[in-house]
Amino acid sequence: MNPNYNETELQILEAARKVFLQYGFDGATTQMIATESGINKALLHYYFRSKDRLFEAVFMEAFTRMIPNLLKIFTAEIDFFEKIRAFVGAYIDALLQYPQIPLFVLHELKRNPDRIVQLIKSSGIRPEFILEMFRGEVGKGNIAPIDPYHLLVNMLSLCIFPFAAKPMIQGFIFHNDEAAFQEFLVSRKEQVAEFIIKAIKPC
Amino acid sequence: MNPNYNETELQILEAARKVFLQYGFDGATTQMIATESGINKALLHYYFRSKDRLFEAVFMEAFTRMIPNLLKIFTAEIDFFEKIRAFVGAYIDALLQYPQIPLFVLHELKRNPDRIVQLIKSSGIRPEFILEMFRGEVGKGNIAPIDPYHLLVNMLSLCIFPFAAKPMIQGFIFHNDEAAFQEFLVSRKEQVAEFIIKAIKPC
DNA sequence: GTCTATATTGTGATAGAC
DNA sequence: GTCTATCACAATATAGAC
Repeated sequence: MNPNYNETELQILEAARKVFLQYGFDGATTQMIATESGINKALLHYYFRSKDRLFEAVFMEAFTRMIPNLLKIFTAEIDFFEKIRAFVGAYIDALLQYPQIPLFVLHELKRNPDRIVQLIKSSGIRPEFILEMFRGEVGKGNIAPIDPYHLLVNMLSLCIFPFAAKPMIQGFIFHNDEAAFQEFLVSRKEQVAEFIIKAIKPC
Repeated sequence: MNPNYNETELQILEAARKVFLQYGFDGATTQMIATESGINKALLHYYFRSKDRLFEAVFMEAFTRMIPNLLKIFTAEIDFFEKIRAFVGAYIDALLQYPQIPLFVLHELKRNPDRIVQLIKSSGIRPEFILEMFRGEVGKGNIAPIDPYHLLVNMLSLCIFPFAAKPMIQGFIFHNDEAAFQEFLVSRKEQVAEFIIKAIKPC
């Protein structure tokens, strides 16, 4: 991500990503990361000083990927329902690349809620913009009356939840058939978009 | 829960619930639980032998609450859309009582996926029944054609996700206004039900 | 920069007095 | 049953040789 990292640092970071995303901060050890990256603990501390700092690097990267690119899509000059389709497709595609991120980010945010204040400042995310746009569409009569807060959260829920609940859904509904679950996630790109559109289309 | 526990054991269990739900298995220590329950570590081991066993008791209880009572509601002799309303209302109400449970259960299931096999056997949950019923409704023309798997997961997503994503939603959308977020969750009982119904109603 | 060895602290668990 | 004291081990982190 940051091009200022050298070869070894990138190696450590990749291992840290793998281990932290799998086990979380509390479940991961510096030994695991050292082993995974083929070096030893001392070197890890030489480059990143502490487990905390290494974690911070991994978390920030994950958090960035977790935040959907709402603005870019919803400012485009296309039909509102096309915006929904574009957003849902792009976001689920993004999550398919890093399926562990949602549960990881949510768990770590809960473990350290103070972080959220810092993140809001630095992220520059403006949910207000999206909410205002939803209100505008309702006003124009393009969509049925709906509370914009719920619409936003519904969109996010339908996209993100299946990734966070993978162990449960895959186990109980797909009998641990990994491939079936994977295909299910892909098919959600279309299914979720149409579900939302039908729910808000004037009728 | 289990009436076979005596006074002290219940005291320890309540503390364990609090600490494990807050910090997860890896983030919690037996010392925290001992302090929280006003006794000491030794006594904790006297009653529960190990951290693992104590955790298991807490997890199983949480998992039970996490599983929605789908069957009871969906076998009732009422209109299909009323079933949706009844289920969403009851499930969100249940989660409002234990808002920490979703993220806790999902995280711990990921940490120990082997558990899922055991849980499926002992739970007696039959998602197949619900799926079959959804198919039946589609066949009868009561609802628009929709993949029953997606409908089931959509229902669960819309109910559960806001609880799991509390730190994020409360922080970014409600500017850390706890009361506003709480009210939002309550209003979802109605909002989510109507959202789903509109999405599947023939039009 | 990279290693081995070690310091230091914290954790789960037990022994043993009362 | 309940406590204090302690063991054995694992964790983060650093010192110091090369």
